[in-house]
Formats: sequence, C-alpha cells, structure tokens
Amino acid sequence: MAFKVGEVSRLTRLSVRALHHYDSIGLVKPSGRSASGYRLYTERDLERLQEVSFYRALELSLEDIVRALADPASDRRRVLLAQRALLEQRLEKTRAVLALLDDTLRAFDGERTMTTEEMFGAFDPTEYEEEAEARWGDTEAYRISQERTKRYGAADWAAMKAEAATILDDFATLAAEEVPATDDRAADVAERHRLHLYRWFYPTSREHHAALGRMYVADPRFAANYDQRRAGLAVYVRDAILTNALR
Amino acid sequence: MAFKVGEVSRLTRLSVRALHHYDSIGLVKPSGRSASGYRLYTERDLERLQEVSFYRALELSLEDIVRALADPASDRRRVLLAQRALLEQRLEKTRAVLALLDDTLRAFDGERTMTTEEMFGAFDPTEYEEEAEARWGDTEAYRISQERTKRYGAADWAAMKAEAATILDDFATLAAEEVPATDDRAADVAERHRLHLYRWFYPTSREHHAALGRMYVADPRFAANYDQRRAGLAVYVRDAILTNALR
DNA sequence: CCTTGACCCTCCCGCGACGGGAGGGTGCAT
DNA sequence: ATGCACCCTCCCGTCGCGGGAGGGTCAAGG
Repeated sequence: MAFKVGEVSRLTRLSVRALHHYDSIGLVKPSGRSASGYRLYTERDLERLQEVSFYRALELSLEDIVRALADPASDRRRVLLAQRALLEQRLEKTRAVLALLDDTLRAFDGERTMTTEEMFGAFDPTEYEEEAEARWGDTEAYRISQERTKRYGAADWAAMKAEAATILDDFATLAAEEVPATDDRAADVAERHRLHLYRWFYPTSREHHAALGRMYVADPRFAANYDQRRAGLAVYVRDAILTNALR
Repeated sequence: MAFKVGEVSRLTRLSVRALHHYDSIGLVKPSGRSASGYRLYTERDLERLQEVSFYRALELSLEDIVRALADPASDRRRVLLAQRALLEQRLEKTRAVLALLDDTLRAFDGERTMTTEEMFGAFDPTEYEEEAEARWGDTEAYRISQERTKRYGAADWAAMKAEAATILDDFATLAAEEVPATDDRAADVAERHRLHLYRWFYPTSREHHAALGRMYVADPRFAANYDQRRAGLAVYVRDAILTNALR
C-alpha cells in the first residue's frame, strides 16, 4: 500500500532524484513518511505522478503543471493553449535555423565563402523603425518591444513571420468555412494571435489586444494587408479578437 | 581603432554582459586593456564577434563555436553536421509533442476523459526487449542504450522513428537518383545516420557504425526491412556507411 | 577645482530540472 | 555481527547569460 522511492521509480520510470525534486518543490509530496524518514507514496500519489509524467511529455514546465493540476478543466485548457503557442514558436524557429544551416552547409560544399548578406538574410527588420517610433514611440509597449526585438537574429524574424503566416492562414480558413467570428474556434486562434504578440513583442493584455484589433480595421494599410489575403478578413480578425477578449 | 564594451555592444547587438561572458570563457578576448582595465576591442575582434553571432544564430553551443573557430573548414563541417542532426531531432520531437498536445486539446473540446492508451500511444518500446538483450546483452553499447532509452516517453519514440524515416527516405532518394554510395552526399547521410544512433542510443564510433552496416546486409531481417523500401537499399546503406567511415 | 553623470570594472546570485556524489543512517538476511 | 541494498539530506554542477551590488574612471560643465 505504501511504496518507497525505489519502488515508485521502477513503477513510474521517474528517477529517484526527480521524485526528491518534485517533493522539494511541492509538486508531488508523498502522503507519509516512515519512522526513519523514508518517503512513503500511496496509490493516489502514484496517480498524481502519472499525470505529472503525462504533462511533462507535453514539455510543460513543472510550474505550469502545478497550475494545471491545481484546479480542474478551466485552467488546464489555458495552460495547454499557451504551451501550444510556445511549441509552435519553437517549431518555426527550428525550421528557420535549419534552413539557415543548410544554406551554410551548401556554401561549404560549394567551397564558396559566405557574404554578410548570406549570413544575415535579406530581411531588414529596421525597415519600419522610424514609422513605428513616430506612432507608438512613447508607449510602454513599444519600449518593451524595442528592448526585445533588438536581440532577434535573422532566424528569429523568419520564424516570427512564419508563425504569423500560420495564424493568418487559420483565420482565413475559418472565414472560408463560414465559421462565425464569435465561435470558440475563431476565438482560440485569436488567443494564439495574442500569445504570438505576447511572446515575440510585448506582454499583450486582452484589452490591448482588442485595441489592436480595432486598429487593424481602422488603419487602411493594416486592413489592406488582411483583406488582400481574403475580402473582409480584417473585420473577421477584429471580431474574433473581441470575442476572445470578452469570453 | 580600439572600442570599449558599450561601443562594441551597439555595433554587434550583443549585450555587454555577453561580451564579459565570452571574455571569461576565452571565446573572444579583447586584444587589449586600457590602463584603467577597460576592455579594448580591435576591428579583428569585431570580426570574430560577428562570426560568433552567426554561429549563435545557428544555435551552436559556445563550446562548439570555440571548436568551429579553432581550426578551418575541416572541423567546421563536422560541427555543422552534428548541429544539423541535433536540430532535426528537435524538430521531430517538437512535432510529436505538438501532435500529442493537439490530441489532448481535442479530448478537452470533446469533453471526454483521456484513457491511458491515448496518453501514451500505441507504440510499445519494450516489444523487442528480450531479443535485443539475447543478442547484445553483454555489450557496453547495449548497456548505455538501455540506460538512455528507459527514460524516453511516447513522444521521444515517435520523434526517433520520424527521424529514422527521414534518413531512410534520403538514402532511398539518393539510390533512386543513382548517386553512387561512394559519393559525398551519400556519406553525408550516413554520417547523419551515425549521429542519429549516437544521440538516441549510444556513442557510435565510425568503426562500430561500419560493423552495424555490415550487419544490415548480413542479417536477413534487417536486410528485408531496407530492401522492402527499395531493392538493394541495404547494400547501398552499408556502402555509404563504409564510405563515410573511411573518408 | 569639484561635481555630475555616463561609462567601466569585478564579483556573485539566480534561472530549470534535475544528475551525481559525499557522508551517514536503516532494514533485512546470513 | 556483518554485509549489502536501500534510504536520507545537503550541496555542487549544468548553459548562457541577466541583473545587481559596490566601487573606480573619464570628460564636460559649474
């Protein structure tokens, strides 16, 4: 009925050291201790450890797992969606780095030397610098964004753009399938969009996100960018963002 | 001619702290110091920092960058190939985790609860355990392999299989294009195969790899596995491996 | 000549999720 | 009584810096 660490380790395939760690941070504390101080796990503890293993397989941080297990479904969903955004970002970034790496290897095979342009790619992230500054220069969000983006390399920008394209695609697909912008699925994509901004640029609150949504329609250049992808998409995106902000 | 850390930071977009760090580990040491102890970087130092930035964009570890910069082309290629293997592995793994995550989210949306089988997938990695042990049980390589694989989860196995499939694909494609197994491109894929084994199972030397290559032909079950993908592929793979081992 | 402010220096702690080891106690079989 | 497998609690190390404390340096302005 009560298992010692070694037994638990064999049953769960978690290392004894990991069990110690989970105990010390309060993620999974054994229900009891023997007279001599041995950790004693009950079957309920084992179930919790199984759940932890599962969430670890999704590469959630231990902190997130604590949150996810703390209260039922409601919060769990949010944590998983956030994790999805993180993983998708990593996927795009890895793809971009691999592409850069392959270019480099090709240059080696061809015995040529690399130029600076080859090294850093054609995209010039400072292109819109002046404009953005004039518009948002004195906002806090802009400062944070500047702070972060100045450390991005070519691969980061490529990854960011790829991810943005994916999200735009998903909006366009939903719109094409005539899923209303007030549907949960549209709001889910809007949430991914928010997290995308959150991670790549600055902490974007739902309110701030809603303000951005309005601007996508109000500013003709943003609107044109969306609408050339599909007619009415700017309005669709705005509404999905509003739906997400209010749910 | 001589730049202080702040200037270098602005020129290279590396943080001052990073410059200190590179100095302290000996990656990029400034050519001089001022009387008062200020780091003074020459233009040659700046060039080296550019190279470091570039390799960092490929996500090489600082240690690998030291190696890559230490001696010219010969070693650089090896480092890049190893990095390619690592990134590809991460790509596959991330894809697998994302798939698992999406399954989980779908289960949430459908309001169903997850079964253990859904959680851990259909693949049973212990399927071949007895056989493998009978064959290689007393080898050092097998022990290390056991040590490592017992910590793998469903997503790892899926990622490993996906990566193996990619490599097999590349062999098949080269064979289909009648690229000789002695070609550098075939040997490159063989090297990726070796690194695949190296990372997922145990440190595989080129000699050991060559032995495995011979076995792929000698053992009818291995051979059949390759040849059902494409006739003569087992021999092709073996020869590519031998080419790689000898170059 | 002195102060101010921007810059520079050298430690040193912290992150995340443990791995690994030292130094020492426990529990059961021989 | 001894051996051996198992358990415990610290504590250091990983990787690439971020951030801060505590203190020196340098040119400009009062």
